[in-house]
Amino acid sequence: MIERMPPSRKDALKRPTISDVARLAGVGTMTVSRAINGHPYVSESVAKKVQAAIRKLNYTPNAAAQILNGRPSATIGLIVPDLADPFFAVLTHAVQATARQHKYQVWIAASNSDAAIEKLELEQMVRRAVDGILVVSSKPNDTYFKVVTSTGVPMVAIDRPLEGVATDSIEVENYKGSREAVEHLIEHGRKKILCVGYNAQQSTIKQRMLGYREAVEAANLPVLIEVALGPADSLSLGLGKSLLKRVKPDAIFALNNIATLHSIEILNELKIHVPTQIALIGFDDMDAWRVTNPPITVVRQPVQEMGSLAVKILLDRTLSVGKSITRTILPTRLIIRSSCGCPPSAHVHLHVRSS
Amino acid sequence: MIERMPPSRKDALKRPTISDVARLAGVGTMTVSRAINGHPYVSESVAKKVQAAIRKLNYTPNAAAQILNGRPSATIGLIVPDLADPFFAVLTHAVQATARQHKYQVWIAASNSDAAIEKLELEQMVRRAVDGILVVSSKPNDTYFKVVTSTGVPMVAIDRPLEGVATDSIEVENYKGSREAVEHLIEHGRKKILCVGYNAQQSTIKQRMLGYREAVEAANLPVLIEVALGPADSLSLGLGKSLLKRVKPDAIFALNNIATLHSIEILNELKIHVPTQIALIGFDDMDAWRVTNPPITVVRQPVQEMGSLAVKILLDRTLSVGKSITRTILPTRLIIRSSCGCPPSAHVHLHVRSS
DNA sequence: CTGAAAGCGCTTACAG
DNA sequence: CTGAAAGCGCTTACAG
Repeated sequence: MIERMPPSRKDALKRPTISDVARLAGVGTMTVSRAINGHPYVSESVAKKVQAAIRKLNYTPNAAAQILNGRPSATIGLIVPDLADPFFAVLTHAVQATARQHKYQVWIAASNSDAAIEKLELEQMVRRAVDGILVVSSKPNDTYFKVVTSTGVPMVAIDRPLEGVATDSIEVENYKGSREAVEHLIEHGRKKILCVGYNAQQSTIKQRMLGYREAVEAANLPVLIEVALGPADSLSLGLGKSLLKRVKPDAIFALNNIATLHSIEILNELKIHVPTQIALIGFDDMDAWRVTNPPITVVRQPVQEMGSLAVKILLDRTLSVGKSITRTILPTRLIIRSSCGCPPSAHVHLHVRSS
Repeated sequence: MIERMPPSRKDALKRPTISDVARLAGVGTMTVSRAINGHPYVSESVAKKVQAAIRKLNYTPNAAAQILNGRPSATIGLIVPDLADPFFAVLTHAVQATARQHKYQVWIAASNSDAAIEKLELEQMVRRAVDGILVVSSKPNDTYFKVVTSTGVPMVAIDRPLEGVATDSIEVENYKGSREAVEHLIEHGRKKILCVGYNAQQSTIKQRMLGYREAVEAANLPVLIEVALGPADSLSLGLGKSLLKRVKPDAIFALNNIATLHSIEILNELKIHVPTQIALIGFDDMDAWRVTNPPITVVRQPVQEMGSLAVKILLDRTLSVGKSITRTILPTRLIIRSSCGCPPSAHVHLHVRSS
């Protein structure tokens, strides 16, 4: 027995369309459309027949067709440099949670800190008609952002403001947070504080470096900076050398999680004790910093709040294009654990989240 | 001066269409379409005019319209339970990297281990016409997967096979990896090995528990399991009690990263020394386990390979629907550090990735 | 090599 | 309350 395909079909499997539903329910496609979209003016009996047909066919509207008709997609895009960094992972989580409360989906994309990929993701999101884009940009001065704004898709810049385009942005007090951290080390009597990190050209890192520099200079201490221009991986060895041979610091200020991780790694390897021989404070917090020995004192960013606020600002913008651009700067918080030299006991608590 | 809007337009801003390009280039829309898609039979002079118009207008094709015409979207979906878990973060990274090599985009979504969200994400992806879906399912027996397969969108199950639908899957030797880990603890002379974790109902966790159980039973040691049914958060305290009051174990086998984290937290708080008083091995690796004191011995999954292979299998499936279903089971590896009782010195290396 | 016609699946006015 | 017509932006045959 030979199976015969309808000639116009290319695939055996196909999603049911609104016409299929209409036919099965014995009504016109318009009625189905109205029933789906909760339009009034549909008699109850008809609505029920339509619902039954929809369920029977497992019908879901074709998003492409809806979008082509100008309907919002109820989707926002989120572009982050690196999902493996806990900061962005938590940010993403918060964005998603907040978006869901507003019945929006989030299309997440990672750029790997690569401007070309970032541009591609942006382009895809525009082509796919997301209603707005949240972006932690790896290249805030990319001209492509202008193209995006010209299409009318609203953007909100998180962590790093965009240059050359007027968009809402959410930042953190990178300068102040760093300055406080370094001052804390100074209060502990540290005299040779080394600042280490990566991606020196990035705006947040620049601000953190500045915070370090001004704190140290204000105390008449030497400025000791070892920050790689590019992304992580290569500093480890260089840092090891700096520590031992050149600088012999009595404290380290690490500019982000990876820098903190690498610092601890080297210190362990060289059997340098923290905090007695070298104190350590890192920018950015993560779970594991609670369980290292000693636990790491950090500058914590209000990640959840950043993500959640970003969504709200973006959705607001979606509704009212005309409103003036906002710039939000959130405070950081110094979380004292014991790598800075503070006594450990006071800070060991068992936190059980109750949500 | 009153600005007049073209009456048919709803928004001031709008993306240029293929007609705009055609008009500007002085050709028909078909010619533009052909030029864009690299079709032959377009005279070079015309092609150039079209390209110029495209660039001038910053034209990009409307994805919705293309999809409606049945063109593949060059996008695959990826659904994971939780992006904040390093395992999934790295998996996601690998998926993306491999997809990019094949010119595919990845639409990432997190389900928060919530079946309802997972279903919603699946539905969205189908509605949005992704070419295939990679899923780490939080509810592998969800009937909705049948709906997805009925639409013809191929799926590949990662980490946890789907029940009731025939899809390719990639798993890991959870049983064997766990059994080896526990046997390693036994070789160290440990007699009271406690197995802790969360999500007891999940297939991978079940297999890991089984590996633990059979290793312990084979050695005539007591079976000591403290595994919560639901997700993390609540066990910490319970575990603390178990340790001290009830069980007094001399080793812990933690079933995943969170369980390992919580274990260390409790042990630190109770000032129980690892590995002398209690040895510890965790399932799943992450960067921070290298820098804790002591560094944590773990069962490592080949995360990169899982992600990369999953993409290849999925894209393969995209091309040839008929091929028979594959099931791939990848080996784990016991990474010896020192929390298990092994001497530390031999394993301290400085790894500098050269990529 | 190039274009007018028809249609992808839906929805927005427009008529009943 | 309901449906036939026209169109969203593109592409697949069909004619030149």
